[in-house]
Amino acid sequence: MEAGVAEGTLFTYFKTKDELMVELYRELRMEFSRHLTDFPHGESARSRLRYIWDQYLKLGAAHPEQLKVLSQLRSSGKLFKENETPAPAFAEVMKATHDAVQGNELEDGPPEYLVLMMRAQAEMTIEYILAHPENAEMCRELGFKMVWSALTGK
Amino acid sequence: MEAGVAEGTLFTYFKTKDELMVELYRELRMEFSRHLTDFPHGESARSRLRYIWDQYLKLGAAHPEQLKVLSQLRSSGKLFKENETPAPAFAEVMKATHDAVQGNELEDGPPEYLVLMMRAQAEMTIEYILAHPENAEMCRELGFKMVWSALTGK
Amino acid sequence: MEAGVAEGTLFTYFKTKDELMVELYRELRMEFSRHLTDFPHGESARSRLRYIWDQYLKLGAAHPEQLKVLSQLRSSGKLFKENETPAPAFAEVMKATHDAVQGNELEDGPPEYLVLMMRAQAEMTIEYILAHPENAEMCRELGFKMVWSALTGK
Amino acid sequence: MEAGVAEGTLFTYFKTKDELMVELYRELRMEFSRHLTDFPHGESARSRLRYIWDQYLKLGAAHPEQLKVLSQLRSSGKLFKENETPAPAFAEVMKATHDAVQGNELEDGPPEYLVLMMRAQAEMTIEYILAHPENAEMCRELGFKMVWSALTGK
DNA sequence: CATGAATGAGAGTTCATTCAT
DNA sequence: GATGAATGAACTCTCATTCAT
Repeated sequence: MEAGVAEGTLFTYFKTKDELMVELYRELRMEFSRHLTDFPHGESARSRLRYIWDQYLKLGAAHPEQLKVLSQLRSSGKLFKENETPAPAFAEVMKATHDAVQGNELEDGPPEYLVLMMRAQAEMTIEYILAHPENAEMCRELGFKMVWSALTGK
Repeated sequence: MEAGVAEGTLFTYFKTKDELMVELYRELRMEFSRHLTDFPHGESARSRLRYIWDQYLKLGAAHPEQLKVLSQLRSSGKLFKENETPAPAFAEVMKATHDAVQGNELEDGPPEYLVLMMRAQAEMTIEYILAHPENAEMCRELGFKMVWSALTGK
Repeated sequence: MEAGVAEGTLFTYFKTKDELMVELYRELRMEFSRHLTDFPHGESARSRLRYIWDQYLKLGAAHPEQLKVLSQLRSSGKLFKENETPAPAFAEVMKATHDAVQGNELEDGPPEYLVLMMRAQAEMTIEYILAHPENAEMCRELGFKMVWSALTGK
Repeated sequence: MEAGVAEGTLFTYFKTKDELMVELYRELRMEFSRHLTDFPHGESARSRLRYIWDQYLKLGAAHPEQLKVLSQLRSSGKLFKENETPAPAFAEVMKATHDAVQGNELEDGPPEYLVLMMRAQAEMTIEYILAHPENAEMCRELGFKMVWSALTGK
């Protein structure tokens, strides 16, 4: 694995590689939550989602490796307890998307589905930006517009 | 391995497992294109996208394993020549999304970005449906509405 | 492990190292049974036990390594199914000891206990002989006398 | 590790784990000798052997773990200096078996062989009793009878 | 050309041992 | 001394790849 610690050292802290990965996963989510310090709690749903969108993209662009780890972990079926401690960020996205869809037909859909939509969009955008840095600014904008339209139909 | 062929036989046709996977990837895309037989060429952008959306979801739900292979392949950096032979389907999505965004600000964005958006949305939806089959119908609908709104702002 | 086969080869045949060991154990027991070709079925209990004693000692002296494997396996708690296919030899020892104790107080004791006694004696003797080859002949004799006396009280 | 001391502390006292084990071995033997406080020095060989037999079985049944350590140590070839300081108990067994075989053919055999016989018998019996506690009393009796017969031919 | 037993590099894990505190 | 976190050699096991048949 990565350098820094000796082979055996990992197993002083984690009984298993999987356990380590799960812990890493938690760590990364916490890390993200820590980036929401200026979260505009009182503002409009749009502002709040936009804030999260920007932070997510910023963080993702800064640590693409870790993002990859996250998504690989998710699709490896080793994350049973993901729900365990819903990251603070998750709750905020939940709330903001919920507010955003008030009054339209998405209101009746599964709330998590909306959250997943936003995450899928964000991760795709990050990937795209990493591959085409020249379009970064534009995609950040257009991407969010798409998310917002998707939620509100406007 | 999976079926039919003996272990060593694969290496008669593919120098490497990776090479096999890339080929499989191509195969799967072709397979998808083959599902577009009734593609409504003359109809509206919405109809055409909807058709693709439905086919993609149907196929994805039918072969979740293969879909997983696809997305793992994509995120493993082993797909250099992906573009090499753009799948027919890809061209259709390209055209349809292009038509859909006519006249709004997305018109100026990178066309593939829009295609990726749709794919991300579709795959996320398939995954969600696999996990929550009871919401299948609803998500197929809402999902497409979100895609359409995302593209058109309506 | 020992040379001869490549690391991975073992696992083509045995799912687990433990499984390999168990199989080895069975093999060794079979091997022993194969050495009982001239077993004097019709003769006295003494003759039969003596035959087994001699064969056991001969085999043990010839393959001390394997004997060590056997006893280590036994004391490692990895031999659940030992009983599964009682080695032919075992049955013979059982029968012969049973005959030997006819009419004395050991008759009422657990039959396997007697078998274990003989085995313990034999293995100890083999070990001793390996360490003191000069006493081999003498210990083979005295050892069996002790076993026989132990069983019959004579 | 087991109790009390911290991992690294052991290596303050023992250069090596093996060294520690050897020391433990000595310790256990001493421990056994300490259990011979009421040893019936003046009595018959039979009484003396019986006393040792009973103490050995009692101790073994009480500390099966340690007994296992002992026998594993023995069969691991790490006990070079075993003889170094013959445990007091050893001397007593030696003397008693020697007395027991006076006048019969075992008299001419290697004395340690007789001691080993008794130990093998005792350890086998302990193991058997641990596996079949319901036969404990019976085996203690029969076992000793076998030992005594083995030595004396009566 | 197909086959599958054999291979060995590499990943995961254990544990005796070291060493800075 | 005593401590226990860190170490790395050694072990178990996996899997892509080779090659004699």
